[in-house]
Amino acid sequence: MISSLELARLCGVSQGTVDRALHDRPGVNADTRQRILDAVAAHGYRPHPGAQELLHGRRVTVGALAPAVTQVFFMDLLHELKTALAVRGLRLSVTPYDGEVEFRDALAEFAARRVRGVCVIPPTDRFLLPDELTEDMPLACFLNRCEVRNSRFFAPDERRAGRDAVTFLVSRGHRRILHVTSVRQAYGIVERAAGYTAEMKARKLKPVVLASPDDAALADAVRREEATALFCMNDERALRAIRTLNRAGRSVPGEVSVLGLDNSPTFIRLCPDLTTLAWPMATLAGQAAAWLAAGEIPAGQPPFLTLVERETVNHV
Amino acid sequence: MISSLELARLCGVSQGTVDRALHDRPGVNADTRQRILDAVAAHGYRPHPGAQELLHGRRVTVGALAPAVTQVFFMDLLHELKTALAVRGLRLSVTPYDGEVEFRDALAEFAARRVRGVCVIPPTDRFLLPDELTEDMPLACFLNRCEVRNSRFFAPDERRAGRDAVTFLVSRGHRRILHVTSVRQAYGIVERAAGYTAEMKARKLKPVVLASPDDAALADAVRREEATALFCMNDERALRAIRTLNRAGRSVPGEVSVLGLDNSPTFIRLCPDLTTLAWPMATLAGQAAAWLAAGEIPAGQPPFLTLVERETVNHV
DNA sequence: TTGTACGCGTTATCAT
DNA sequence: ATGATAACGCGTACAA
Repeated sequence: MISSLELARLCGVSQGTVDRALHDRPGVNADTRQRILDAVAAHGYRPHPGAQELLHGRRVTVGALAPAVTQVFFMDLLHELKTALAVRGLRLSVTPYDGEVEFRDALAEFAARRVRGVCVIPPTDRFLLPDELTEDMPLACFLNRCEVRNSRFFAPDERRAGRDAVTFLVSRGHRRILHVTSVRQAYGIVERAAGYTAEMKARKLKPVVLASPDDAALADAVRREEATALFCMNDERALRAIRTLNRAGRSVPGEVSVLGLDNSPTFIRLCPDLTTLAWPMATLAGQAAAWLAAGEIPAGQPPFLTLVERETVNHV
Repeated sequence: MISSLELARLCGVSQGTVDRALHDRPGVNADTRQRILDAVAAHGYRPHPGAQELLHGRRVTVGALAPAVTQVFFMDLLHELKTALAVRGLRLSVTPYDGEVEFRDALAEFAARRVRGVCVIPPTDRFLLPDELTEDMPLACFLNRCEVRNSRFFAPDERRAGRDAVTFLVSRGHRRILHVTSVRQAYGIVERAAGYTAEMKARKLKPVVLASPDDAALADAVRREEATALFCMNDERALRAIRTLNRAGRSVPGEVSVLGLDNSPTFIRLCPDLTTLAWPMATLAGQAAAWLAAGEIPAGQPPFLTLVERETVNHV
């Protein structure tokens, strides 16, 4: 890539003239301007964004950190963020990370690059960071919180999602409802389980939580508890549960109903018949983008998850 | 983030002294050095990578462009690339793109940023680009080719994969084998179908190719052709096919065997029993990293896909 | 209409 | 042992 100085020499003018031509400012001969614009086109010249940012602290890049241990959901969230930021003239640069050390390091790198802000999915909940890191770089957290100032957590009412799941399944006649979750202690995972347990108890039903069960353990539990419905902590778990049940000779939703949570587009393409609670991805991505772009703090209650009825939950 | 000049003022020394302390160069008083290093730690100072790159064209960032219409496979590939590049001291910056216009624009942005090189999954095969764009920026293509100089295509022998799939299924006693593929005209998709068709014909078997069938079309074809095995163009299609068959009351692999293609780790976590042809992701990512980092051109034949036997293909 | 000078942050070199 | 200076590419302010 050619520089503006080289471009100027090429056209036999000074850098200042090139700049005026580039930015459509007055005070440049029509011929000269045309000559410069032709050279720009021929060499595919573009100003160096790094040099621009260096010059007048205009910060247009937002960093993003997503766990390299990929989940479909993360990628859909990043896409949503990218769209929401683009509307506000900001671009997104994604770095995959692997483990807490890389997370901290990648964050420091973003700080060094003076990005506008960062969107992260922290490795664990309540992840501790030094305050000076985010002094001049707002940190938008998803799925897990960071303990550092100048950061905000963008999350729906996850606990209510757990309660809503139970309420919905009960309304379809289910009573023996299992919750399939993960041993991971992410914020949403914990809250969903708490909501499920609270609502089950409130209805005098027996809460049964299965944390990261393997195929055999899940099939066993369904049989032992005579479960008619599974509330899975996310869509991935739900799909695995469906496959486990199918392979154990149980039909879904004929014998056992399955309710997921996420409704991320990529996943649903994979599994188009899944009844699930939709995580309000667009809303939260929009809130984060508005905060990073303009400092707007979201007002009101956190958004809810909404039910998307498809074909994996039966009325019994 | 503090700058090196501010740091110098803070310590009451000049920028030169700060620089010497930072880079462990001789000619700085032990006390002064300590004072500076303490201030560095306290403020979390890091040199501005943009300024460094601007100064002495050291280019350490590799860009990546992946379609925003997310596929699990892409993300796993990016992770593999990131790992392979990190070994060689290069970092990866990912931008999701949406459509051909954004693809071209994001590529131009990378060129303007003077990145070391770019890894891309082009929107279509034989994607045409202006030569000056890649003049000083090697372009590593995956899954689809770009028509532009200074670019290389990193792919396994996809056609052979199609033939190997048939050979394997025939060795398990199958004769009526369907190929489930996509209407998309990506390089690998086309080649796999060609390999399948060629090998079926060579064995006097009837090739049947289903392009992006919906649930009903797939179930119909399996019944009409009395198929005992499905060769799916990738693991996502394979999983969808399994679910379609299950819902139509056909067991996998009891009545119908299913063979996938990819074996990307994220997907297999979702679907741990899938028999599939493993796409040599690590090999190709390593080759691309070696080319971008050191200009090494891969020698020999393109790598093969290797069979990973699990539980979705039966012996009939 | 056009050229020149300055500064963003970093680093290497030269001078003190 | 330390300070001053120049350069990378860009854009603005000011001088010619």
